[in-house]
Amino acid sequence: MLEMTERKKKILKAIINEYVMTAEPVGSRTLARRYDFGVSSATIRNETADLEAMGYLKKPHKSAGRIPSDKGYRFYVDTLMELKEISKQKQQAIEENYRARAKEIQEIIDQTSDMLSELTKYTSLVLSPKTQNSYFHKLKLFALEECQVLLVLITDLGLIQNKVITLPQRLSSSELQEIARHLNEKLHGLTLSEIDEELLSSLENELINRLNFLEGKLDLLKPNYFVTSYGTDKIYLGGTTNILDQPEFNNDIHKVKTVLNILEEEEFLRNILDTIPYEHTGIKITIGEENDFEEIKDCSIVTATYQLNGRPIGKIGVLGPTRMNYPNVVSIVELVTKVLNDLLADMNK
Amino acid sequence: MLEMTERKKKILKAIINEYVMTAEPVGSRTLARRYDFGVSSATIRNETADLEAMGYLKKPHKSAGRIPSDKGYRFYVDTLMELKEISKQKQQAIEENYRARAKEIQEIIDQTSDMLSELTKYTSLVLSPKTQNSYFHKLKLFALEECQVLLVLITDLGLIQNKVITLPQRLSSSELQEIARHLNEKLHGLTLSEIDEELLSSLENELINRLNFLEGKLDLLKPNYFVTSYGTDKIYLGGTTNILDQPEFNNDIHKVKTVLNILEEEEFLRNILDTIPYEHTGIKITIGEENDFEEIKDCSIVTATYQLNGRPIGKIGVLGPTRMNYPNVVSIVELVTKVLNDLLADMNK
DNA sequence: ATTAGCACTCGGGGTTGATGAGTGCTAATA
DNA sequence: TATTAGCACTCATCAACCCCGAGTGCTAAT
Repeated sequence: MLEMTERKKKILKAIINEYVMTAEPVGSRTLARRYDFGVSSATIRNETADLEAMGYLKKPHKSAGRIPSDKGYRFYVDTLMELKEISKQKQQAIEENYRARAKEIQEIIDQTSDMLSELTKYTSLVLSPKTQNSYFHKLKLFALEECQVLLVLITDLGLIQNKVITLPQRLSSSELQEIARHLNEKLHGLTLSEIDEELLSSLENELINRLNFLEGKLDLLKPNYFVTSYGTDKIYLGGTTNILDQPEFNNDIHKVKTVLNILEEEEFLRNILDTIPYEHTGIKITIGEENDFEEIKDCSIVTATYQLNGRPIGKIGVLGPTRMNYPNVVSIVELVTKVLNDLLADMNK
Repeated sequence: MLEMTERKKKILKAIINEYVMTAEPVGSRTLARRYDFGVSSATIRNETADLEAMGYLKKPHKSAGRIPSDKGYRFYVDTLMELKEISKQKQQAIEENYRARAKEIQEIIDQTSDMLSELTKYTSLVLSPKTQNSYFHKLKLFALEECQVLLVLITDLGLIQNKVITLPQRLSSSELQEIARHLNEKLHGLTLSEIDEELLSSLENELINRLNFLEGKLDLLKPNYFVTSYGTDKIYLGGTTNILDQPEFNNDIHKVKTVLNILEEEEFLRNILDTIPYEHTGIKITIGEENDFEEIKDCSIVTATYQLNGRPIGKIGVLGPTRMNYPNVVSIVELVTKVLNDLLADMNK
């Protein structure tokens, strides 16, 4: 069995470095010339032959240089990679710019996806805050017209829902206030996902006792009303055309089309992000065929979860070619997650 | 001076037909073979030479067939083209599908852009309803917290604005109602763009007289409050990747990138649509270099204005290669505009 | 006015051969 | 025993080249 020596590691790292920069298979001579390993190209040839046998490298065809395999990238990412420190100045510049432009939650998400794609030069994905995980703060009901009521729901994410609902019967202003007061009392401090069927039906019963309602007629108290009607969480995309800069797509319009079409399908993007559990904190990297979707098996994804009040509420990610500048992307995703968390916390004070 | 004979028209039309379908320069022989003009290819050669001299055709290079010039397309569109009648069934199918999926104004716009790009196979642009042109129906103010007020504005486009505003001083519920009542009385039936500085400041004065406000402290009454704070009208895009199907983009990643990047710039799209005045009703076609933007001088745009209550409130458009299937696109844009108008009118009843 | 015929043009596609980067193996070397 | 030099062999790429087909424009005949 072949062993992973220090020299092999150095060579593997160098090969990945080169390949990430040039997108060309890297041969032994170039390597010997450009890096100073203190050995000749012949030795490197022997080493790379070993690395290939071990599955860390592969050849696109006979008599070409080597390129990293998924396993090679995985090893690199897990053990070899050194994160790129982003300078304090740059960090601050980013943070300030971010804060300056993003005031409301919508803008924050927008900004995040723009920033991610701009900084990484890849495509960014941002899943907007999952309202189910936010805390119920206050519900207000206002009479508008005959049977028309404006419902306003405020959670720790801010004003997340206001819509006009139609009641089955006319209610007086004081009746409305009674309903709201009651709901507020019982629901305050829960997350929206904790407001389940059982709880709602018990609330409905209590209300029916106090006011004379027709049972089952108050849609507001139907299961999932608090959850589903907030509109499903949206996915924001940034820098989709950045993939056109990748040399692997040159002269392959078909490949470009496949990927761009995929990116237009929200359902697909959601699936990608859904493969990372919300519980997972920190960065998660998915390399090439490690992801479950045939269409992007030449891509890697770097994702992270962002939080509010200690609860994960959304995800961000960067999608690029397997041949990705991992240290750079990981540093940026980490930084952006941190800033995003701070921003959300501040907004919520 | 050369004259435009009937035969020349027939030939020009045939050339445009062919070129639209094949994207290849069309030569005299192919033409003679495929269409039955009752003359030989030599005659056609003479005619096409004339048409070229008149500026309706051009040659991509010596010894290739002819392709239509912008002027040729213009003539075709203005005089030669016969609109494609869309079958009643298909029309109905489209309309039903449309109505089924689009309930709220947002969804309608979304649907429109999807439908346009799906039906035409080109890229669609939809400018959302211009809130400035909608009618003020009703304003409501609800006290939320200390100094926090929820403002709800309803126009003929529906609920177009509800946001939390912060007042400079605490107001009682009855005072709020007084303000709302007063505004409603004075503003009802106006369009938002008619609510100008003068009107607002006179309102403010009246209110200051009745209640004891600090002058200039009520942001609500600042000029443009009703107009600018509704968020600028958004542009919706559909089928951006459809342009990748156009053979003229094959093997020209760079061209693709230019166009896709352009399409990502909302400002640019807005400019494109802004070149059509709102007053213009019916279809407007802009061919190739007729449009003012270098970046899309190989494209044509077919646009139309949609209306509510007899007022133009938004625009839709289709962007494709100059070599566009005009009859088809124009028919579709006409149909979609009509259905959209009906839909909006229905919603407003 | 129309057509047939012919010389000429040009782009696209296929072939070929040189080039260069690379590998793998073997034998010599430290 | 690990390293290196040297050599034969393999491919991909690219430019040069040629040929073919489709097309035009002109002229002379109908």
